[in-house]
Amino acid sequence: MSKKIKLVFLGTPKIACKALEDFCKTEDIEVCAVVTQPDKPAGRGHKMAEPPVKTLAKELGIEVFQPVSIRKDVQLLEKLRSYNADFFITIAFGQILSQEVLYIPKMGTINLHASLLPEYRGANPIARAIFDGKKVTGVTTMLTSIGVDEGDIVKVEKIDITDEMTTTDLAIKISDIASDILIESMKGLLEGNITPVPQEHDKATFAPKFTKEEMFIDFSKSAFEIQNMVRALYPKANCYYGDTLVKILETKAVDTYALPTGCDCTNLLSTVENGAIIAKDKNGLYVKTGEGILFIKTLKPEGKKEMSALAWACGLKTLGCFR
RNA sequence: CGCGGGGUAGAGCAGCCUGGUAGCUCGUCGGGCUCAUAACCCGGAGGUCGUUGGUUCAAAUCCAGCCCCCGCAA
Repeated sequence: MSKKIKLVFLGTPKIACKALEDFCKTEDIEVCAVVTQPDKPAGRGHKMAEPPVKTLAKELGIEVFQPVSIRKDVQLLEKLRSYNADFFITIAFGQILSQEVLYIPKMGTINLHASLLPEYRGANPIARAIFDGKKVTGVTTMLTSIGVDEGDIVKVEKIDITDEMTTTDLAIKISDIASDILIESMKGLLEGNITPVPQEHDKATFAPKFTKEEMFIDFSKSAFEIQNMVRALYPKANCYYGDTLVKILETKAVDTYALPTGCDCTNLLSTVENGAIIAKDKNGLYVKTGEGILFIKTLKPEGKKEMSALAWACGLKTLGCFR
């Protein structure tokens, strides 16, 4: 490859930053411009905040555009055409592109999606895969088409999900490999080594954002399911202890033999309700669930900082019950 | 001016409404029991109650300002 690949980068959140940074470090790639969402009031007190990608682009000295709607911004489209780019690259940009935009780059627009398409189309593929207890997920690059996440597949990379991984961990892992798979995809297309393959649309599944209800722990579920949920929602898995909202941060499904010695588990388990704290030791708390025991290592009560479950238990008069 | 929670010993909490001796659990230190212990018993150390000012004979507690931490919403 003698000629540089020219691309325009469209992305917004933190997960997209790593790829942008990597592109800029790559010799035969030229990032012509960055398109991201407008600044929005965010956080406590509604202070204006800029998208992470914008912050990074400014540091890297790349021109940034923040259209309210990229489809309707005629001036911007003109500007984007003038770059004569080979590719547009989108990673969690947050706006739907029109056919007019997709046609601008010579080789097309490539989107990176954090699942093995056609599984988990939509806004929340990473967390949904963990929530469902999947052992394997991945990233897919595709040629963007009008239907959301329906484009022809360019390249796929599998990623193993371990038992301890949270959504945050997995997102970091994905953003680490994002630029590699995107670069391989672009080169493959330019050199003609890769032919995009249509998705098997009848096998598609969807990954919607979590509803408020889904973020509350149901202790009648199995310890295993709850652990998946805590990892998927990390750090937002809620439950109540009395009237206090408590976020459960680190858990593990364990067997009865993991209980502290001296704990009469068979008797206890049959008498207490789901969510009851049946024991504690110097590592944390043990809670009864619909099936199995959930060990809780760290949590975060409303208004407080993250703390070990044991520290939190020090302030309790008696060991009660989550609900 | 988006809504709400919090700051009391090394950690986690109670006390505040209704002002009047700084309390609980854990840890820590010393001692005891024990074959032994993360178990049990006895004893000790450790706090200008976030900060500044006000009210009062008296403020952790009531009033006002400020600092810091956190969640929701977006």
